[in-house]
Amino acid sequence: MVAKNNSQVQTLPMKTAKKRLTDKKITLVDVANASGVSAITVSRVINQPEKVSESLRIQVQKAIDSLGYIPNQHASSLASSKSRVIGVAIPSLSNIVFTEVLRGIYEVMGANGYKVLLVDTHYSPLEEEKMIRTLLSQSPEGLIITGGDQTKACQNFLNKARIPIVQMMELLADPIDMNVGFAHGRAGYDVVKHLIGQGYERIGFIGARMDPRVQQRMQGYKLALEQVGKFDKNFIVTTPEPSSIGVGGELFKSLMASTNGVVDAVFCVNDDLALGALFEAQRMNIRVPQNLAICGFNDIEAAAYVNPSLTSVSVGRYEMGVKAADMIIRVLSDKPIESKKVDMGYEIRKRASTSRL
Amino acid sequence: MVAKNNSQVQTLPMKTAKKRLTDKKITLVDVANASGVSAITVSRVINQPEKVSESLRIQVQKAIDSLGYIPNQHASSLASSKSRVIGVAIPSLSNIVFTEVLRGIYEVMGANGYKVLLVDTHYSPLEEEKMIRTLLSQSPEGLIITGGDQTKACQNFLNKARIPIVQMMELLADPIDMNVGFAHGRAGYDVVKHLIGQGYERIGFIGARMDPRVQQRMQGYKLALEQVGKFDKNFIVTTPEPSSIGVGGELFKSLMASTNGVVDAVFCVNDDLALGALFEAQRMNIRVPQNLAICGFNDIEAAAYVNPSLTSVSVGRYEMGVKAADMIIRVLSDKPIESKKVDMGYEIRKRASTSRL
DNA sequence: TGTATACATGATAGCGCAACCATTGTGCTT
DNA sequence: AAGCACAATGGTTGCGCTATCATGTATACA
Repeated sequence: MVAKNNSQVQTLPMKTAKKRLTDKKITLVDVANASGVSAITVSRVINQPEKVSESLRIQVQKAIDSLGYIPNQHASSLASSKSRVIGVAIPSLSNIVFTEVLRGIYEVMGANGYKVLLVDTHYSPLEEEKMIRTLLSQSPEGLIITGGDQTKACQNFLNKARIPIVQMMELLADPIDMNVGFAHGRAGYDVVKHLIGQGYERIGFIGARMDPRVQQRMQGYKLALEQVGKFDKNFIVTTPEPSSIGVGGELFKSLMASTNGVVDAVFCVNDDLALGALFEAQRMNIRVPQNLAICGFNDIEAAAYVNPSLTSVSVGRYEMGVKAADMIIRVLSDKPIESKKVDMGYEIRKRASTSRL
Repeated sequence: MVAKNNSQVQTLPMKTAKKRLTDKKITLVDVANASGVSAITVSRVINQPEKVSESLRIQVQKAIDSLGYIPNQHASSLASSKSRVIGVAIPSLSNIVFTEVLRGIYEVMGANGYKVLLVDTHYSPLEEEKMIRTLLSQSPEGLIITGGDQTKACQNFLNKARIPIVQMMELLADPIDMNVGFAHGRAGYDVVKHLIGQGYERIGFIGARMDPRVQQRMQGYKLALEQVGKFDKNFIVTTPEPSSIGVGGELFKSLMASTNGVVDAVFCVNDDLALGALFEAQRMNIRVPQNLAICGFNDIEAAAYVNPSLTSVSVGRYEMGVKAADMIIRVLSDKPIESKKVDMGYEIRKRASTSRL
């Protein structure tokens, strides 16, 4: 048997025998040996270069480059309990809303030297719980998650985690830690007010997937109509399946069919549905906005360019991501944050599709 | 001074004093103590439960649950040199093309117990190099990256990495390891052939961002037109800025202006540009497809629903992500793969916007 | 009855790195 | 000339986990 205190040769047996050669991973110690310094100095060159004299620094850096040394983050994280990882949980990768928020998060996190570990919860609190477990096992230094409908168990983890957490997308009554979002209910309410203001009277609602935020928009819609005595539950058409342009068209057709076409305006909970409704209306030769108003939500780029242009609710998605990330970063670097709760607001972009006046 | 061989109390001084209590992280050893077994047995319960008797397993699991134990992946990875992480590098988060590929990757990786560490290279090989360094420092077990224009240094890393690597999106002459994609050049060529077949004669080209894949499509366009003696470089309008519907409209206007409107067909390198061109054409009262054909690329959902429906090139993005992930998984689990190079193909969806016949 | 064979569990030794503290050397003050 | 502060470097230890090997125990077979 080979003596086990020999750190160079060590375990040549079996496994290594098959495929070694240049195989052996380069470690801090290899770099230290190559450059004639101690391991800790190499570590400093990488993490706190200002603490090392220039001559040594250059010397070590040369060794790093020539050996192609890449630090092992797992060892580093274990030793320092700093992972430089931020966990992010979103309900869907295929929804442009979240990918734009993500862009904001990546921008800020990247600039601050943090990696992002992203998980997709598929709109399921149970899956979210599992995913957040996964995130936590990576000892993230912060967490950005979506909405407030976590499971009990999940909330427990999160409270124990003792790291900054941002719940984003919607405004929460009782956030776990920090919160960035906007008032979906009020936005829905305002949309309907706008439609009423334009003289539309029988306002339908089209919704898909029906996640908590979409539900809130629907409540706003309902409230606004009830206030003027014009709520009719038959004007609501929803489906649990994901949103898409195709689904928007289908729901629109079914709304028109079930109401015998008396509806003169439609509030779609997102722009995909709205575009679907609009394209379908065009095919049905319904004139928008003369005979039918269509309003979307999110204000994706197409809304401004389609003919007629589509009224929608603009929300700063990228900015929300930036804000969420920024709050985490500030907490991690002991900088003050103005508030634990941030309302990003929204703005109704009034365009041709709802302008009858 | 406190004796240092006491692992329970150990360092009460300073730091801990401020905020401990429930603070102390739960480790494998805590679970082991709580359930009266050794640490390694707890490890087995988590990683190879079939190796532990049922009674012990239940007993340990109970302790895990009641303590809310979450394993430390860094320690695990360090000890086992298995990270269960796959690195993914894409050029842009805001491009639907990549987010759909991502969806496929996440689906497969999630199902196989792998986490995905995602980085955004912003279409820059230099940034890509930096990002891939970051990925490698996490000791990923596999890597999925975009295209083939890595820097020399980056290729060096990758070759040294000794992990399965898939380069995706385009077909490469000399891939680093594995490759999944389709022939962009041929797709561009086929699009032009289709337009010619429909009787269009002066075919323009609109491109944005001009990444390598877009360039290949343009080469295909050029080749097809040269073959019939109808190539005119003045029919090409491009911009380095990112694609968008707005940019599509602008480029279309400028194409029409610079050619005095003689162009009777436009090949747009993606559907955003094509939609922009289409909406702009509508505003200019140009009849599509009678007086102008418009063809896009990628076949996003809107293409099929817009009026007139938009001809586009359909590529299995989700499927490409699935394929790439699957190849990695297969290699990691020593299953055979049919081939290191996979051509996903594409299909021209001929729709109203190019159908004059 | 003894020995081979599996199976279940435990003890020990690192994985690669950074925290912590110790040591050395340099220049400065008085 | 002695003392001190501080900057630059190194030695040791342990982060939390798993690979490896060792040990114990039950079952099988001759």
